[in-house]
Amino acid sequence: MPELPEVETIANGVDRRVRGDTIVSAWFSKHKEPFKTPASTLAAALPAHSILRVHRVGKHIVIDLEPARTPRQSGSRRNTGLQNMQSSHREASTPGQPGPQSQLVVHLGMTGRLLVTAPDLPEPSHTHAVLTLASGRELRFVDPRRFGRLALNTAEAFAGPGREPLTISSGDFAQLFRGRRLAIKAALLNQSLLHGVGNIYADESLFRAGIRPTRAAGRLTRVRLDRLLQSLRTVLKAAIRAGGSSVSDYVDADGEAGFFQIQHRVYGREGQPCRVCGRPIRRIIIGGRSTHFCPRCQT
DNA sequence: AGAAGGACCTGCACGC
DNA sequence: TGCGTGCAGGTCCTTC
Repeated sequence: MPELPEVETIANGVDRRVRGDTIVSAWFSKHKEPFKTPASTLAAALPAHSILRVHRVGKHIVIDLEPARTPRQSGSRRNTGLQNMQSSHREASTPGQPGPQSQLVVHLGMTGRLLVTAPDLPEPSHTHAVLTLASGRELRFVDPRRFGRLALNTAEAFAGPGREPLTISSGDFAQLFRGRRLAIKAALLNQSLLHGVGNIYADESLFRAGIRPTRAAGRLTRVRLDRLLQSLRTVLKAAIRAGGSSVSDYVDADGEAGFFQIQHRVYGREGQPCRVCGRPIRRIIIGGRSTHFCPRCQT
């Protein structure tokens, strides 16, 4: 489940591999487009653009593009039966009118993967987009559950739906929750407040801060909110450090290699003893999501 | 407007 | 063995 640390790790790995490369052609599956921007628009806009850099904003991977100086014409992609059956939009590819800057914004959803591969590597099922690069490699978007999204951004730089947990000030953090009566767990998952935090790190940071996930967000004291922000940062940074070591395997080959997980203290440990006090970890539903906490350590 | 709940979607674990 | 069921959860949409 890609949350902030996973997305950051993936973005960094992709950046190392494709920065400076040029998109030669773009292919999109027509199988019920999982894209915010229509595939035909993407197919027309992306070719003949160079990749300036790849970075993370919230849970989004942002690929900064600029018009290539020496545009190359689209080559044809493989002509396997499968490709033909799926049919493609590449016939419509006319190099897009370059803005001063444009961005391909990728959201991985739950099961999305961005792979940088040699073109002859077998294409995984559920491949929804393939960008062929001038270096000969391919940037592939694979997403079995199709919760992922691709979008073209030509307006101002993509800033994400909310605030960055790693850089927000403690004052602004407290301000986010003022007057809100929903559970702090649900508030942490609200991407328009704070973006990048998902179910796992929400549970883990609440445990480390000693806060019960059902507490109304707007009624937590400033001291407890400060502790929460600190815990959140500690957990996210530890996970980023841990993920960095395996990212090259992850994006390079088949994407099967998982991330080195930080040891969960509550997430997925229902019924098992709390690592601090020994009481069984409880699991409840908040905002439709599994929520794990220690009934003794979190108040 | 804020909050809550369901829909989307597929793979997998589980129970019978 | 094989089938049905439930669960996973990020985001969008509808409803209250």
